[in-house]
Amino acid sequence: MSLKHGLLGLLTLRKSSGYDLSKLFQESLSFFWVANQSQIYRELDKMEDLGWVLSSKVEQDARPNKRVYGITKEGNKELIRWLKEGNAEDLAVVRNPLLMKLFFSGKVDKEYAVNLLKEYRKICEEARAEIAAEVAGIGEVEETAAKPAYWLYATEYSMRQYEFQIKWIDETVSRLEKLK
Amino acid sequence: MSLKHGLLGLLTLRKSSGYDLSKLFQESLSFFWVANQSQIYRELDKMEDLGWVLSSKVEQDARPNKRVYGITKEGNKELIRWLKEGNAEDLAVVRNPLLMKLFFSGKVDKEYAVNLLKEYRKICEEARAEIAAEVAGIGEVEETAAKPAYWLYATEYSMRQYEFQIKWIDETVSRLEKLK
DNA sequence: TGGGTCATGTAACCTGTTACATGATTAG
DNA sequence: CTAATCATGTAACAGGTTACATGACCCA
Repeated sequence: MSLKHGLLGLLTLRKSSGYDLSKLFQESLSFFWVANQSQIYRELDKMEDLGWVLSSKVEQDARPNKRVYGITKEGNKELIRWLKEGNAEDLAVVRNPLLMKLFFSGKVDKEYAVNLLKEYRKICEEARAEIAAEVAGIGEVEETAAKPAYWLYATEYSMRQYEFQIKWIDETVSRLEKLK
Repeated sequence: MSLKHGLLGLLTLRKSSGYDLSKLFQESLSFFWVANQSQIYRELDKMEDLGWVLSSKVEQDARPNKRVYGITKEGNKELIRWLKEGNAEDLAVVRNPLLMKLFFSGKVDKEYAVNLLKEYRKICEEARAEIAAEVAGIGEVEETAAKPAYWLYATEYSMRQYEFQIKWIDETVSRLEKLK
């Protein structure tokens, strides 16, 4: 249920086309949500049916015509409702393909598991560095009761997640490599 | 792509019905993969079309008849192929609904975010305790080059994930509560 | 001048969720 | 005795992925 609400959230900032939203997603939310471009179009369609957004066609000559979406009063209400709703269990659903593969790795030589972990480690490293750079680029962030820095808390989460994963990989790999 | 392969993995242990597999999933893999019962039936169907499993009808009188699945040679080959394939990027796709909600929480009073985090914390606590109990129940695990204890590495991951989340929640909540 | 990328989307497919059905057995 | 749970699934819908289409513009 989060993609629609993510789109609503972005649309509170400004009116946007599906294409814009796809970019915005990638720029601002991608370290905790990967949004598929074509899915965004479909979701916007449904959201219009629900009355959460309204679109208008904009003719362009150098580029394909586009459809620009704006959030409605209903959409705002729905966003607030979702934010206020307490549904922690739903949010806690896990699905970790890395662990799934690792779990069954007893069927193949351990080098395959080691390689996979090392590859994964690289990705974590890169992601961690990227987030760190982004945070550094922002500098000091002010936090007040009226405007907590939620963005910062989310990045803090991601940073630590990558760090714990890297540590776990290092330990697991060396554990595997020591085995005789 | 992991559900099918998880099912293949379980089917290397013993022949099972869809129902059995659903239980097995919940008992052994649920802390890193939530599998939906009805989805399992559909996947088994497709896996039979692919030639990865073979089913036979078993008539029962006290209970509904069932269909028991066994893994084929093709299925085994596919499982091995999947285990050997290096696809770390695919495994790294993130989607975190908790962070999505937190990110937009500036639209509502901060108490809602605090509540959500506290609820979520409870769930982490419970899950952590459950895994700890399970690990303790197993006792010493032997690890050899021929049989690394992958199960243990996966639980170790989950334990640490819950721990880091709990720590992050505590810090974030107190940060939020201090704001004036 | 030919191959990438920008800017816009559509169509088809695959994966996950929710709701329902049925008859037996167990718990309170 | 009645409600829950076991043991088996099916059907419909919602959400996510992959592949493709089109015309302009930009780089080598």
